[in-house]
Amino acid sequence: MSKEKGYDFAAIEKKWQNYWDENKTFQAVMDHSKPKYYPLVEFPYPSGQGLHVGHPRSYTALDIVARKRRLEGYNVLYTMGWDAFGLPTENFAIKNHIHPEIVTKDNVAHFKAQLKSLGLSFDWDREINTTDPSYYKWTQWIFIQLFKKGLAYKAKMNVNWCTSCKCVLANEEVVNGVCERCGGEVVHKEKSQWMLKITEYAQRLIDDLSLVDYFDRIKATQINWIGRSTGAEVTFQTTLGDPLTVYTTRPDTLFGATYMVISPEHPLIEKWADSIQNMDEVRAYQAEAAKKSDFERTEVNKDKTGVKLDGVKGINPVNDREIPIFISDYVLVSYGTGAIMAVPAHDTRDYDFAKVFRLPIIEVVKGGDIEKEAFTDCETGIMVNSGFLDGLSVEEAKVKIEDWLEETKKGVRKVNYKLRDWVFARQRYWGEPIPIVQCEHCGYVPIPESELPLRLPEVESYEPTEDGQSPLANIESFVNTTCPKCGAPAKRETDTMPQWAGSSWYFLRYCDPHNDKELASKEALDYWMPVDWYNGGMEHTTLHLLYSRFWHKFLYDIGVVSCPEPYAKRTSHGMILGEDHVKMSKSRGNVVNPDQIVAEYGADTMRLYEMFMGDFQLSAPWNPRAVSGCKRFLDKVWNLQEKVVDGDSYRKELETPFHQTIKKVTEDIEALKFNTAIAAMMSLMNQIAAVGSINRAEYRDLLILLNPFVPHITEEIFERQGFMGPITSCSWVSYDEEKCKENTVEIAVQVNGKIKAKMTIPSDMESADVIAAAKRDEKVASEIEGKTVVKEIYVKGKLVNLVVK
RNA sequence: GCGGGUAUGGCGGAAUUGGCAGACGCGCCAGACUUAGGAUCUGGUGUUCUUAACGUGCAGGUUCAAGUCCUGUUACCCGCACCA
Repeated sequence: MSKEKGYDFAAIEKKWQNYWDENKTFQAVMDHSKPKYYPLVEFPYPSGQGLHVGHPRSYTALDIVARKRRLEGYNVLYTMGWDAFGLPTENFAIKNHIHPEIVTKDNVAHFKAQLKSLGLSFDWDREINTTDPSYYKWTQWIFIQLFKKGLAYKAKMNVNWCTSCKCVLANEEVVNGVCERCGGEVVHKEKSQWMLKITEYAQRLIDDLSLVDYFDRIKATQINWIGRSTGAEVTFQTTLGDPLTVYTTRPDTLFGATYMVISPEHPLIEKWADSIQNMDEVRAYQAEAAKKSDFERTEVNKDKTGVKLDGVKGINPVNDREIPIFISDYVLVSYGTGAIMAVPAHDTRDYDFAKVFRLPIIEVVKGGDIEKEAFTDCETGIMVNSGFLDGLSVEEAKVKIEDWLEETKKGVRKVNYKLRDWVFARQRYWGEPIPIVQCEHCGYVPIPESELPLRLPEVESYEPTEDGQSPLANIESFVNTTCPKCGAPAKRETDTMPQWAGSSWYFLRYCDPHNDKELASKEALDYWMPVDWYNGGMEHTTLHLLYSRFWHKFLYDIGVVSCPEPYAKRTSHGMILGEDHVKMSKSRGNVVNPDQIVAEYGADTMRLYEMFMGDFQLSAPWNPRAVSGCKRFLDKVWNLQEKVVDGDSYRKELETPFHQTIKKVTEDIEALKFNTAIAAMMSLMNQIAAVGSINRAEYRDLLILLNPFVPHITEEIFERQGFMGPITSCSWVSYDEEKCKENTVEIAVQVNGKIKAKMTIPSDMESADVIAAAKRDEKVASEIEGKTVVKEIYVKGKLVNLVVK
């Protein structure tokens, strides 16, 4: 039931949405006579809940950009699709005994209807769906190329295992020690997994950020995640004869190493098992560490624990001193060499450990108070107790010791990254099958490309198995095959790819979505790529955004694409919060349904409000009452139809406001400042209302200016007024810089920085004249009377300040 | 602990290079038109002891002039977190 009056938005919006569909208004066709523009928004996961009000914030923003660009004469590619593989669909399918394909189809239909109701200018002929075999054929194809280049490999390793999804997770998917998706407990498990060697691209993923225009915070987050550090690998001999290599960023403190620590999973422990006298204690500690969840293991301020290995010692290469070796879970097996030299005087963790185990603490950098705490400063300290390093600064010492290590072959300079290789397999049904066969004779063999796509088989049950295998493992007709190389009986890989696979290259498919010969034609890729402007959520910065940059770089290396980076520009929108200023969630009951807003106020109001509610980059709470303010504005625009007078140019009193507003809107859209662009148009509307009428030229331009924001109402009025339309085939309005200037300005007059008067002057008045006029002002004159003016300042068009004594 | 962000009226938020703090919208107050108003229109609306003073988380500083620059500090939000 609508309580709002005003124009009939429901009929108008339906009418124009049909018009755009029937006329394929937004169809993107390659046209070398026009400059191309490729704005991109993250395609959604079509969940059962339907569209969230957060989705349209991003979609509308780039829709505004896309519509403006078209009016400016660009050939625009703006598209939508579905990132439809994933666990929620699978879980829903299991629970309700419906095939995931059908669940996906229903969800997509619902999402699509919701998006269409918003009047977004997508080219729906290019719609893609990652679960479509004609799409995942190419996801599999890329995997095979990665395999051929040695970037996809299978390895037995310690992985994150979600106990609830019964599935492995990538490092990026473990959040606060629990599963990002379901919140289930994550434990470590030794498993043989397909991995992608993203680490091989770590340096380029950092370096090439200089080629792109991303928000600084996005770059910073990615650099931080990749986590580059420089230092040295140093090899310690041990009393059992096996060398033990450690990684350190502080080789300068080598003389201060008083013990060593290796991770509980370190392979040397097994090798040394017979020589270690307290092996029972060691095994007990290992078992304890393995049992701990990620959450427990990374708990902050946890007391240091460990076990000393009896029967083996390390030998410090710099002074041949024998030092004890411990195992402790504060050393991670997956970073560096899984072993460290401990310098308690200059590392807070080693310091804590040394205190617990009463180990010697030797100061080698002077400047702190190691009785109280570790001294970790690298800027000010001077080397002491360090033989040939004594007296040097930390920086000098680093260079000297690294040279020494390399000369004596006791160590090498080394760069390390926190980034890990990408665990690229999931033990679930609803994902892309990995197109690999395991043959007893030939090992892992990719299936021939002519057999792609390797389709998901029909199964009875999608339930993951208790033993950690994919449901596909139970389908004998799928598993049993022959080796593509030697023809012998062989078995298919039964794990599927993670959710992030399909989204790692989808922007390429949009360029040529129906191609069945290649993932996209070279011509289409060369024409449309790179994406000119990509907007999406901050939460994807270390997931999708990093993964897709990696895939794109790989495709660049093998000659599929011609640009080294996929996205020229990346921005992020803030979250839309509930009315109570916290994240919308079902349990809080603060979720706003976009359908309801569209039904009650119309898509144009919905679009306008989401763009007006605040700074696009920051989170903003939903205010149901403020929505009606946007509707009121549109009603005023509509009602202007009764106040139209003749006229083929701006009337004098509206000329400057029009030019100023056009300039502001034109610039603000580019700067993501939709809120102030809308404020400027509301302001212009108020000035028109004050005049009491609008002439045809003014109305026409106002409608074009508003069109990218509110496309339906503006097209309707345009048509009713008999302007040459539709607006989608018009040109963007232009402004004249000269005409943005006011003839007269009001300036403030200050005395000693305090405002005493205001005066209106011609904007081109000379400085001396302005100051003279200011002094003549009655109020000002009385303020300065009997005092000396020591300084006179005139800021053109702003203010006069007289400094008096 | 590390990295990033935010702080301005009753509310959402504006404010190039430092230059009239509070644009625009919501809400609120008053009036008009009305049988009616949760519609529409008009005017008003930072605070106070209103010839003026005080006001952008807090404390200092620089400057003729600071929301904006500098130093220190607090609170909240987001990401990472025993990465040697």
